[in-house]
Amino acid sequence: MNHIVHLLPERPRGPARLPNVGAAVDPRAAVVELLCLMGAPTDALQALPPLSVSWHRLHAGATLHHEGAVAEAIHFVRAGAFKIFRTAEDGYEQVLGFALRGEVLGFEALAHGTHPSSAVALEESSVYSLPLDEFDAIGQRLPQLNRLVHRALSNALTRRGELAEVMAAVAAEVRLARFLLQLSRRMAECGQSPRRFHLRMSRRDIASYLGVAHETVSRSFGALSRWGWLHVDNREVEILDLPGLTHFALNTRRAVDDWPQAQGTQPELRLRAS
Amino acid sequence: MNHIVHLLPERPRGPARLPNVGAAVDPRAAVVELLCLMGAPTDALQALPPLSVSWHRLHAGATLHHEGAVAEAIHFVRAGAFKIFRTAEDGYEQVLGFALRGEVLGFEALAHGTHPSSAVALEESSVYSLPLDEFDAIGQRLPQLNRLVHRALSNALTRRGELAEVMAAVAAEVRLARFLLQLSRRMAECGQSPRRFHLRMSRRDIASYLGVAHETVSRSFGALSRWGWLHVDNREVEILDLPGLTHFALNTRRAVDDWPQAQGTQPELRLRAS
DNA sequence: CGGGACGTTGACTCAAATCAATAACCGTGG
DNA sequence: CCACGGTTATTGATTTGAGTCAACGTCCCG
Repeated sequence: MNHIVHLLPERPRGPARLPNVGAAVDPRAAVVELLCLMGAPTDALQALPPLSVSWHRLHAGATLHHEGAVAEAIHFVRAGAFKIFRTAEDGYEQVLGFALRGEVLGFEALAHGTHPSSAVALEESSVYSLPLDEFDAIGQRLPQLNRLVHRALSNALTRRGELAEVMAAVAAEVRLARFLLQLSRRMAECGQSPRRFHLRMSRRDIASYLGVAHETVSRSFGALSRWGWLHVDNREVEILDLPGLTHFALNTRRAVDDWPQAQGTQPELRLRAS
Repeated sequence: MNHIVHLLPERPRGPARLPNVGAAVDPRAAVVELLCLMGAPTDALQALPPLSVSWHRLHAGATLHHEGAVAEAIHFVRAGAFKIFRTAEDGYEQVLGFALRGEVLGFEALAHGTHPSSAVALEESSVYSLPLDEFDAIGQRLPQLNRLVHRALSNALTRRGELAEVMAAVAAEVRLARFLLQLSRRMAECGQSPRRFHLRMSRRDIASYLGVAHETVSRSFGALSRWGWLHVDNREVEILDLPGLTHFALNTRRAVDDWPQAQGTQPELRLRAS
């Protein structure tokens, strides 16, 4: 019933004012920006590569690529946020991760030629797109850029592993804590505040990512704030005690062994405290 | 008793005579073999690239790279099997995946220069190693090889996502089923039988990968075989009803809604039957 | 032959899934 | 502007599957 949401704001969208797809208005500017985005050293910006970088704008809910679609380009997030997910045969939507500024999208498709996952924008977003053939040619033409791409991919791989890090925890509150810390870290990398940020995804998306029921996400948010680690107002999150939350997030197993001490901060309420 | 069977038919074997680390005995042969391993088209084998490919042998339990170690090379599994895992601060060992023949190892290190995870051999194994500087130079020298590398990486990314596929299921039996199906598929890709295979990893490793207690893995094996989907003897697995198991594995949620029908095959025992 | 890792099985407890109902939120249109 | 439907978020009551503890059988290596 709610899946439909994702289907509605399809591609064509933009009623014609702003171009959703720009064929590199100023090619040089786009290339420079893309290189900066990928963390290129300043000296690499001297020799501007002859790349045909284009960019796309996507409204909240718009799909960058569908699961199963043939791959045509690799994307780099320039602004906004995306969720990456797979839809199982039974309709269950498994969120694999969230992509923020500077991250790669659509790379997985290289292996089989089609996208194994979908990517939709969670808010007004834009991406740089590199056509696949361009991408293949990069290596020979620009060794440095190739290295940058590899770094981005390496990052993508690591980030996919973060999902495991989250799921490894047994307690739902710990899962949520780890997720928030991951977000916090990445927000910091984007130059944003690691303490205070806005969640761009719904509770359902978070729940899917964490591997728990969405009600449990709500309860866990409640628990974490009751614990005193953070403050939540709808999608607005403020981490009050970063070290404390970090320490709490270490508890992989249900163990209550070593964190009664941490709980000293908020002694009254414990796990399932009435 | 039967594990040995699979360990025996190893390549050269030789306990201490053969070097564990060979600096490319016959460089050309090694390069050719590596390219084949990566699925290079035959015509690509004509122009043999000037790569210094070395190979390593590892005994069961030997570590290919430790978590936190500085990265020196990228590896490709030539024979055997590896488990990739991270050790949390609290000592909990989270298995991120298993690498089989033809897969990349150690690539994640590119981003930060150090390995974010460990890799240890689960049996007598060997890998091809590409020093990092060699690897960087690949792009310019061999566009085709570069493409192969990208495909391997794309695969690695997809495979890391399979962990999520497994964890997405709520019922432990379904998780195990999905894991076994993943293995089955990959065995087939390696040219092995998808119906009958030998688990190279311990129940603990499986448990960690599935995100459940190791006792639960035992129980789930019991359940699946009682259901009639497969037959288990220690680490020997035979899938009796592949389509049935596949259908069973679809049940992401605890839902009993639609698979009473499937249960018709083995009506006596159901979830918590008896 | 004995010690230690591995694997299985049972009993008990509890955290999370599930079902259900209510409350805040948002864009839409009257 | 506010009233409306749909979606999203919270909270409660109930049930149960899986974690945990523990004991036992098995296999493997020295």
